[in-house]
Amino acid sequence: MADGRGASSYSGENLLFLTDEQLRQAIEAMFFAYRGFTADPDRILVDMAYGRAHHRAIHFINRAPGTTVNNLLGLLGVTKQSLNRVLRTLIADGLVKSQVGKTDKRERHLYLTEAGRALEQTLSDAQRVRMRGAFRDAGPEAVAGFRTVLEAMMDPEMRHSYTKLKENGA
Amino acid sequence: MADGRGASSYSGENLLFLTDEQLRQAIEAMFFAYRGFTADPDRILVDMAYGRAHHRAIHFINRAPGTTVNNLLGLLGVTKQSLNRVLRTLIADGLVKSQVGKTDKRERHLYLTEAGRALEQTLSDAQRVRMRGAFRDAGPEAVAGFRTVLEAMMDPEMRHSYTKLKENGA
DNA sequence: GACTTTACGTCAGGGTTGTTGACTTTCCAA
DNA sequence: TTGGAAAGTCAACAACCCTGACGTAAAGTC
Repeated sequence: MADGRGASSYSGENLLFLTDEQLRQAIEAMFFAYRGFTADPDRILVDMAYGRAHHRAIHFINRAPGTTVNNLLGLLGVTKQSLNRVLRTLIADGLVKSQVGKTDKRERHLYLTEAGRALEQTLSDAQRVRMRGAFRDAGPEAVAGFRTVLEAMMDPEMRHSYTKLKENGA
Repeated sequence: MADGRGASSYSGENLLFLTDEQLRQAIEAMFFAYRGFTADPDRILVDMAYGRAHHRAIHFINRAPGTTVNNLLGLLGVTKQSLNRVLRTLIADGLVKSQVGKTDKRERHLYLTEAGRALEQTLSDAQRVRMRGAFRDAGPEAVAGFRTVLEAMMDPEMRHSYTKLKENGA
C-alpha cells in the first residue's frame, strides 16, 4: 500500500501466470513427472523383493554414510517401525551394515556394504538416465528454474535437510 | 566426431550442470518437493476416511467430466480393480456420480456431484496455496523452466495425456 | 546412585493402495 | 448366433505405512 506502484506492477506481472488453470496444469505436471521419476528404479526393484521404501533408504545411506537411524527417520519422514522393517531386510540381505556408535553406544551408524553400493549404483543410474535426458532436452536455464521451484515447494525443515545434503555432497 | 566442434561445444556446455552430483541433488529435490506437494491435501484427507488415491480420482474426474472408468485408468496408472474400490466409496458417499453410457452401455461416465466439487475445491485450494507461493518466490522464468523439465521427465504416453488435458482446460 | 530422557528395536492391530483371479454384462464381428 | 473382446465389478491377498504400547540399553541430570 505504501509502495503501491512497485507492488502492483509486481503482482500484475505474476497474475498472468498464476491463474488457477496454470496452477492446475502445474499440479498435473508434477503428478505425471513424478510417475516417470520413480518408474525406472521401481521396475528394477520389483524383481527383487524390494519396494520404493528400500530405494529411499539405500539412497540416503549412500548419501550420508554413517548416519543414524534417527537421522534417517527425519530425512524419510516415516515412523521408526516402518523404517525398521525395511532396514531389517536390507541388513539381513547384506546390503546395509549397522554399527554401534563409539561415543554414544545407543546409536547405530548405517553404511552400505559393497553389495549395497552396487545396488545403489544400479538404481540411481537408471534414475539418472531419465533425468539427464530431460535436463539435456530442457537446457540449463530450465534446469535452474526447475530446481528453484522445487526448493521453494519444500517444507522448511525439508529444505534445511536438502541444503545440508547438498553441502556434504559438494 | 564428424561435427566435433558443434557437438563438443554443446556437450561441454552441458557437462557443467549434468554431473552425477548435480543429478543426485535434483533427485533429492524432486523427492523432498513431492513430499511438500502432497502434504497439504493429505492432511485434509486423513480426517475423512480418504487417501491420496481418492484425491487423484476426484481431481481427474473434475478435470475431465464424463470420463469413463477405462480412461481414468490410463491417467492414474493403476489397475481397474484398484480404482474401482476408490470409486465405489466415492459413489457411496455421494461425491461421484456414475452414469451408464448411452451409445455403449458397458461404459460408465463419471461426474462429480455438488459435494464432490466442494471437496475438490477444498483439496486443490490447499495444494494451490503452496504452489502459488513457490511460483511467486521463484519467479516466472523459473516456473517456465520448471514446467519444461517436468514435461521432459514424463513418459511419452503421460506427456500425451498431460497435453490433452491442458488443451481441454485452456 | 536414583531418575529421566534418548535411541533403538519389536509386537500387535489397523488402514490405504496396489495386485491377481474370477465373474457379469455388453458389444461386435465372423 | 455364437464366440471373442471390452468394460466394469466383486473377492481375496500382499505391501507398506501408521498408531500405540512395551522393552532394553545407554546417556544425561539431580
